[in-house]
Amino acid sequence: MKFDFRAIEPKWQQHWDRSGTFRTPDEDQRPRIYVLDMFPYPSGAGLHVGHPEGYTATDIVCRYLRMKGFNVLHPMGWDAFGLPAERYAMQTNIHPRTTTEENIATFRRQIKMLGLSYDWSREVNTTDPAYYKWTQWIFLQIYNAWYDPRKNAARPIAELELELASSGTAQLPGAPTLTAGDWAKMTRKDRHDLLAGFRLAYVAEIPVNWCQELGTVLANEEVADWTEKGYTVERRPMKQWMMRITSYADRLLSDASNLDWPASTLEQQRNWIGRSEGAEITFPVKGLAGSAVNVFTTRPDTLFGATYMVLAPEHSLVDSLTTQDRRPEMEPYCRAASLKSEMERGAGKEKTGVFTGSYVVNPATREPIPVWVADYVLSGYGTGAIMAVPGHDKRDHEFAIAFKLPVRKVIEGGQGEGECFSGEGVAVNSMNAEVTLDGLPTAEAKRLVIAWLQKIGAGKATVQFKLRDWLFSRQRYWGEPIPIVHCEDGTMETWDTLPLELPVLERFQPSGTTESPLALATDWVNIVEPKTGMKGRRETNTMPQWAGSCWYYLRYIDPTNDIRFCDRAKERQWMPITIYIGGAEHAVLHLMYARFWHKVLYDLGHVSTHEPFKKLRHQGTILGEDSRKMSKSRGNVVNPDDVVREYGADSLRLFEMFMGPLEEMKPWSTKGVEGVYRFLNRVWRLYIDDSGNIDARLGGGPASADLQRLFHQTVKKVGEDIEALRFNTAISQMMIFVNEAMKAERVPRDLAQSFVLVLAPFAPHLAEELWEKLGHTESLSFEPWPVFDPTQLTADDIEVILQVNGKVRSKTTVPMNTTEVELERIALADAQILRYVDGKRIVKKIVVRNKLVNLVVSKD
RNA sequence: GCCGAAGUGGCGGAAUUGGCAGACGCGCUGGACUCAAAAUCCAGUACGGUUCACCCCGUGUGGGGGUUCGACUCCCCCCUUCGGCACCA
Repeated sequence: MKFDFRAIEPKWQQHWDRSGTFRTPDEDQRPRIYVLDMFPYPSGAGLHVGHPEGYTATDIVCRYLRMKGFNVLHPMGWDAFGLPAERYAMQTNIHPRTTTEENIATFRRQIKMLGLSYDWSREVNTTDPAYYKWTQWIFLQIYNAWYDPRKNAARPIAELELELASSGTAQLPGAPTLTAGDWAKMTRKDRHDLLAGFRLAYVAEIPVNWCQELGTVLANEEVADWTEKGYTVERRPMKQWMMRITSYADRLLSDASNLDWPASTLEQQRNWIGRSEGAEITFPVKGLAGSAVNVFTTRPDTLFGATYMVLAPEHSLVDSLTTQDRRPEMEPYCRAASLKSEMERGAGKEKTGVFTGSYVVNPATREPIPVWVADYVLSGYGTGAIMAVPGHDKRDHEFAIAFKLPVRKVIEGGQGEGECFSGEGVAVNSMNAEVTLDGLPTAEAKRLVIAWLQKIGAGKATVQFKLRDWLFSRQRYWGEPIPIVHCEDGTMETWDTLPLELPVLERFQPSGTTESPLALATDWVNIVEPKTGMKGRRETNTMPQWAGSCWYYLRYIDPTNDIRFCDRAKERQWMPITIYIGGAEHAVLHLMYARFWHKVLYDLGHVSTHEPFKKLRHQGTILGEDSRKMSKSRGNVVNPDDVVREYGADSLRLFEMFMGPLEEMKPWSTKGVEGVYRFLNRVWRLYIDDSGNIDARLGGGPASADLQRLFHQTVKKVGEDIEALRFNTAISQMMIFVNEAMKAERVPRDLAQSFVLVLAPFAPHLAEELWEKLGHTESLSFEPWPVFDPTQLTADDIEVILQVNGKVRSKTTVPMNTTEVELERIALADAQILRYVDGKRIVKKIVVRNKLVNLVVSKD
């Protein structure tokens, strides 16, 4: 008789639902654990088999930890803003809210069908105004904050205003000079503009990545995702909201070293932040007193080899340094470069550029060097200008060859030195009247030249980051409105009555301009700003999809609070997240943005931890049966609904965990699902006989010593494997146990019962059903996890291998802890061993207790 | 090009500290049950050799070298695959 999963699974899902089995109490004495899944974007396609992989893994951990006596927080929700629903609305005119609600209903049904132990009373939805009220509130916290480099933390902007009123910028490193008197005299507009330069959320006119097909701008991090799908992205200057994530570059980098995250993910974040140490060096413009160009270099030790300079086409000095005769060539070059995306600029292998006609003076050699403009220099990095050292930089070398510029060798490299050596070495040809680097290794030469530059006021050591500020606005309808009003005097005011809800639109076509469709809701857009009484226009850009997922893990802690985004005491009790599981595709985007918001909230005193996600793991991609990526066009997509209908949720769960290590990429196998389905049926038949009663073998009498021992080994291994997320080997161990138990004449009832508990985290429906059949009336969810007896893990007798010259020649069974002397005696008496030892000289004897004897004999 | 991860039977994969390579599952082969099939159960299954009946022997964890009584495991060199970054000065 087979187990009737079609009846059993819905029965227990309803039971858990109705009894609130997995409701997480906030007031509770048990130790707390917070286990989080990355919440899904509820797409129209429904659940994918990749989703249950991570969700089952966390579910097993949660069910296990509940049985180990923990109070487990395990919630689920919906990251439901996003472009697909809006694009669908453009085609059909069906409101994105309608499609979103439908998709959520499908996802919820599919997830519930898997028997996952979520506390559904904590479900969140980023598109719910009661949720995005707090996303907007956090936006305003960020807007109303600035980064104080002295404290290395964000502070309320009001504190900056107080400081400016009392002492100006006297104590503010890096700020423009301003006295308290100046501040007092400033107009509302001037103060507003000055503060904007400090705020962590600000509007800037910068070249952004505009996608005409999508009708929106994209963050640098997002561009690759869309261009891969065939969309084109162009560079255009536009006014956009930015978040000053660069202020946190150092902390995002250094705090990462304490995270228990996959090495590749940490590496990607480090690369994205891209910290490099170097120097900023000032080159005076020849014949133009008081004018100078700053460059950033990581190799100040090669300064004597800088034979020309290159400015990015967008550099502010291009115009003034270009001589009259060079203009006809320069202007079209810069215009063309500004339209290209960074990707396109990189695509052209040939170096291009235009000479400005001007020269700057190399502070080390005192020689004038020509200033060029070339698009291989990026405006957004460093100072947007470089000193070119063609002898020791590949790119500069290519450029120098193309334009016949002089190359000078200033580093003596080791072996393999070509015409352009970019490694470290010893400085040569690097001396002037005041300083000499000759003979110094790179690290020392750097230190010395920086010290010298500092002394003469021509440079200083600096640190640069690749990380750029986060482009935060999107020209979309289906996103959180940014709660800002633009007043008629050109200032901005925050809109504090939250939530600021999206207006109802009749049509969802793009506005036709570069504004979002919200611009068409004129009644909503044009208002009187209440604090100033001025005419105002609402911000029509909305937030990017990442906004809602930056803090959802905090909302689960206190999902219905309408006074605060999350109660302080509850936050302290539950954070940080013990383990977070989700896709590796979020390595830089979501995981970097969430860390950033979390740190701002920490600085402003709203949360208690530096980092939200202590431990992170990714589930590996599940490939199609043909070992290729699943896709509709390949026709190899597996639908979880079909698998559950055919084999049940327990089989799907078990198979996804049995396929291989959680983090690896692995192919689907229908035969493999059948395999675990067979296993579950074996379990059923172990307990239940053909007439549906408890099998007679569960009656009285003790288990054999072997089965007893195997049981204790199984409890130990399964528990350890769950804690280490090695679900595949845990399942393998349970299979071994069931195989043996099926052969046994007697399986004592208490042992059989305990095994049900061991199986329960993996196949909870089957386990609950068996538990009930065994006479229990309560769910097994909070039964204590079985305890193994360490003394029962090993047999009294143990097999020891006997080797000659490291090769296994025989085996023997001896009592545990047989002495080395005795083992050696047994080995030398073994008939097989004697065949190899006979007539030869034993050179060495290695005896390891409970393991082996190895006799090393001479050749002859 | 740079960085990261990984290479084990026909397939997915297993192997605490260096100590029986291939657990467990899939597939395959043979058998039992059956009129037959499905389901289930039993036996076998790394490759090669041998007087394939029993034993036994050799080879084998991407390739080459090294350390060691002993290496999938540690060290050096190389190759391949996957992922990320890619004019970041």
